[in-house]
Amino acid sequence: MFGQKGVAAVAADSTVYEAREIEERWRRAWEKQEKHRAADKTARPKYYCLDMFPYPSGAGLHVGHWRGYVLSDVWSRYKRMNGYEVLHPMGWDAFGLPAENDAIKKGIHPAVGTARNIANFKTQLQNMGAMFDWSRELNTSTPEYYKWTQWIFLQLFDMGLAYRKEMPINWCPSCKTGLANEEVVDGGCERCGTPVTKKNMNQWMLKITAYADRLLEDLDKLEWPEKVRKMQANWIGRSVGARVRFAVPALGEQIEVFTTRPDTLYGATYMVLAPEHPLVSALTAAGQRSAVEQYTAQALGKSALTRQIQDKTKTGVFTGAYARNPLTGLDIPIWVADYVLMDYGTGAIMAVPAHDERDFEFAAAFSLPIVPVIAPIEHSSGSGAPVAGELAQAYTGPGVLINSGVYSGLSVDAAKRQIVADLAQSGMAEETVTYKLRDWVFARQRYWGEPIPVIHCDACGIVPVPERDLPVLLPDVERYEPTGTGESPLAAIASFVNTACPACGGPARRETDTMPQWAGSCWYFLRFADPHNDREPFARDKVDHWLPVDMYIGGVEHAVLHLLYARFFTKVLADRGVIGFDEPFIRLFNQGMLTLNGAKMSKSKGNVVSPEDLVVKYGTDTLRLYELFVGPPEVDAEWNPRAIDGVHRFLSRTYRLLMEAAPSAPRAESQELAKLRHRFVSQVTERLESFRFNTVVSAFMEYVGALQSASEKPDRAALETLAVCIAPLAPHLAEECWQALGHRESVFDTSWPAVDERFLVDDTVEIVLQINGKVKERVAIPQGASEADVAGVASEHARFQNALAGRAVVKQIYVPDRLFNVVVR
RNA sequence: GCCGAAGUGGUGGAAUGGCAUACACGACAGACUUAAAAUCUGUUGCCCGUAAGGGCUUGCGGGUUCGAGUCCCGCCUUCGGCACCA
Repeated sequence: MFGQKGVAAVAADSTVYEAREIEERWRRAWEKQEKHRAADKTARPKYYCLDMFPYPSGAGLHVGHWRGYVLSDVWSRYKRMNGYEVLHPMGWDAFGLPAENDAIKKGIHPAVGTARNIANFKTQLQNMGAMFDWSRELNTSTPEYYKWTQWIFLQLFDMGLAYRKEMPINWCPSCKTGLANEEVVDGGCERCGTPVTKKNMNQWMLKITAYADRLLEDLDKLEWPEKVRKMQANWIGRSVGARVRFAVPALGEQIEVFTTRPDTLYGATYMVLAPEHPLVSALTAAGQRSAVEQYTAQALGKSALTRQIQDKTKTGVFTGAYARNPLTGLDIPIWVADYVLMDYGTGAIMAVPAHDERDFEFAAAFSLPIVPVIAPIEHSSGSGAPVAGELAQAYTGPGVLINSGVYSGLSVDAAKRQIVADLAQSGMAEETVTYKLRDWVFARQRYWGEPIPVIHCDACGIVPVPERDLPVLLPDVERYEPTGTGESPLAAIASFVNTACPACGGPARRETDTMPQWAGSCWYFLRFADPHNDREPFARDKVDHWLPVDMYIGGVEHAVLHLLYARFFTKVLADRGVIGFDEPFIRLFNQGMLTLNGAKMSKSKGNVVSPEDLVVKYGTDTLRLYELFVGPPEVDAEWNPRAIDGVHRFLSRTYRLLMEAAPSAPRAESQELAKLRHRFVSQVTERLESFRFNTVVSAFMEYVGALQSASEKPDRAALETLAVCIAPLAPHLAEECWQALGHRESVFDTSWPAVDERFLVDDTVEIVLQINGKVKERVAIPQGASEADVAGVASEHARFQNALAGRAVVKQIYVPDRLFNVVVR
């Protein structure tokens, strides 16, 4: 059935482990058998194990990339052997800037370069021997796929979640092109190093902030690493506080601020507006105008990097205007300073230098008054309350209000509520929630991406492309270089741009911006459920059957961006009623990086280890096993070029043991080997379940060692169990040995061995005799012996007794089958 | 600055509060070999001692416990994330 003759011939010939020959033969057999196709309809429960699909770069895969794919494959095969129908697909995140930049550099069309890279990646992944279901392969840059990416955009547009806004974007003046945030490295352009400036442009935005609360709350539903959930929570940055309005009586204006500390309102001694704040110009007094204009011009000229990261020295200028503190009724000066950011809160703050570190620094620099209004608890009673001159730094801790009129004496928490409630009476404040999360800039002025499917009509405005007209094809053109005007290269293609308005039929222009690289990866996991559907993005029953993803494996570098965007799309589609779940990934596992010489492997650093040479030298199974053995899967690990020899030696030993013993293995299983076997299965299962793959490999090494040094020849059960258990890790070797053991069906159609608990207990156990917690003696006693029995045994051991001589016994601790500890004085 | 993770032999690492250093790499010694490679066997935490044996040891300092690599408190170092978010 699986090429029996070939197997038999090889098995009879030799017990030398010829990995390459075995692996190629089984890979072909499995391929022919379509062994890795996931069936949509089956009696088995489904299990969806997904890798973060790769961006097919020109550099190819190195051993670091293998790590995650090996983990997911081991896990998929293990789940299959536990009775699940496993969906383990693979595809290509094929739109994106590297392909486009490469194309510009080399003059090769991005579609051509991408196709070549995909072919290379696919060969590499197939070499790995992973059970990917290639019949579901997808590519985000094909019209068959991006038609539905565009369809999803139309749903977002229809739901009011996609909108246009004037936004400053990153701009490289040398390359004359807009850049994605991820292409700005240390304030400079990734390609040429030129400092990035801002350019104001009309942008497509997605209203991800509308989902901020749900994205935050639903993190609790997920079995994700704590670290990633925290990173997402911090990124969303929910902050509960109040909006408070300060009147500017001289101008009849109001300034609204956001604060999380309304309790400190009595300590607000000045206000600050961001340089971009719309009221700056109106508020500025004549005498201050030139100073303010000079300052704002200078602040706006700074890049975000210099303004927010590199230089935190406080600068600012007085506007000459005053606002009235709504509680104290006192007028306080209004300043402009770039430490206040326009795009958070309201772009204006009330400054409480006594209780905010940034305000303190600013007040100190410009000699503004610092009035303490919170006293730490220990100072609240008596006369020890701090006075202004004593403060060396801002106090941000808990405490009790002072210098705050009727509110003095209240706790911070009580005052927050009370002050907002009182101001709300006169409409001067209300409670509110603010997020750090911003709406998502969803447009790129680039060629190699999904065209945004809308049409601009002078008469009708923005009109979505009708669904029947999808996909809006990316035109196949000779020139895809940036135009230099800040427009997409598509804008220069008249045949693409000029079209008819779907609403009125009049002349209209297509949107020429494309979607960012993240767009395709926001929903590819859904498409795998029904990858060839040409009538809809996926059939409802299929997507609801396979999804959500049970196990998602990939690098931690996507902790926020991709994983947040994908969760957002999933919730939108759930709200739209096209899927029946609102979280895409139940369980997430982040594999650690592989380093060489302490650095992340990368082609530019020249420290990549290529899997090809290793596969040729040792075989795929050896490399797979070494990727697991290198260390705990979630921890970064240094590649040790020599350590792989040990793993290869182990597999050769295993192969030889199985092949030599197979023909004459006894049927009957001895007590000794049965114990060894059940203990081994129990250990391997437990370690697999808890993702401790490095220790899984150790368990195999110990078992094989024990079988080799056992007093009897290994029986059939011992050999079969070994072959079955190692199958998820070293699938080719396992299948070969399984056939040699006389089986006609695949090892992956057998089930994972069960453990009989009775074999896990020993008749005699070794326990330690301790004095004051120090081990003095080890003795063998019958399992389950009583404390009295053990004390009796202990009394017969001279060394133990000598150590006890002349000392008073305080107490004895007995842990059955483990230890006996005598505490003496 | 804030948040998080991690510090165990020469190296990668193992250890539900109960025998620290499993498993492997490397090193050393031996077997096989004309020799080498491969393979196999043995030794290998540190200190004192010829030995028997003894002492010490999980970044540092305290604590809880009969007993701590593991739990608690305070530090140090390294790495990662966020970073003027009011």
